[in-house]
Amino acid sequence: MRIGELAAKSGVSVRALRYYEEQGLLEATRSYSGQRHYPEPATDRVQLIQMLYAAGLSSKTIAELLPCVEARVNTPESRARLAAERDRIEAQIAALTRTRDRLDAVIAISESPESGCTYVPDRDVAAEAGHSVTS
Amino acid sequence: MRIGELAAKSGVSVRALRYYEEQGLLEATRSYSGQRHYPEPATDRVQLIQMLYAAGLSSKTIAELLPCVEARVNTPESRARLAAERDRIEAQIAALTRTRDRLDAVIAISESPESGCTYVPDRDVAAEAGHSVTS
DNA sequence: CTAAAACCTGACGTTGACGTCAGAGGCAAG
DNA sequence: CTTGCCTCTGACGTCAACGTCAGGTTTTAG
Repeated sequence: MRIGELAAKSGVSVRALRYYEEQGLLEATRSYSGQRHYPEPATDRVQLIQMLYAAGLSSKTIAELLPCVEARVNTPESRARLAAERDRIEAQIAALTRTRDRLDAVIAISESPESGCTYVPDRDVAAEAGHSVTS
Repeated sequence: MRIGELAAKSGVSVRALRYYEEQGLLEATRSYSGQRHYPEPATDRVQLIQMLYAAGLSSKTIAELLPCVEARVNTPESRARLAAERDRIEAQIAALTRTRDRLDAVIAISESPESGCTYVPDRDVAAEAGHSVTS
């Protein structure tokens, strides 16, 4: 599989795949002319990389974790690294949950203005926002 | 309260506070000589701003949401905006939860080398990733 | 009164994960 | 053979949320 196909399959850009290689996250065999070739499982690997990026990990951290996840490297250090990142993610989940709850509370108040809404906007505000932004 | 004190109380830098003002997230009265002065509640507001930044919202989005949260602006558009961001955060929580579970699975395997340390198919991990997502 | 500390306004620097463009080569089809 | 798409390697551009420095004013402590 060449880079364009992998990009299409895994849903990332060609540029991103080259970047991953540059960061040591993804390897490819090269044809004689220098073109990259990937095996099928590369699709999964790229999606895992995206998953970790989405969790806020840096390239460097991902590069350290990938061997533990894919190649099953198992040392005290790798286990500590995994646990540390797990905890970081858990803390992030907790923070996001608090933020979500806060927004939920605001939404609840918005939807039942009778119960404790201290300030109701006048017509001008609502009238001025005539066009929809529904996305 | 001047900017230095607010920075100390809310745990962000002076530069960040000026940046928030520039982005329309935080207002301050000015003394004759031009120095910023903040009321006490500004501390809470700054922490709310930080909370939303941590949830991955941009300055622009925060600027749109803050009136809804603090001033209780309540229009169909503001409610939709709030709900949309709430959903975004919820989706992010779900993604992070999946990532955490994946790491947990890897950690579990690492810690019990007896049960197939050298190679465990991804199937096990994938099958286990279908847990609840705190909705 | 003076010196230090805090504050002001620009304005350039930083970082990470790419986007984008330039110029050159590679590959199956007509 | 040539057309057209894919790929290659640099290398500069981007964007956001600040960091940091410069040069000048204001406030505070002694």
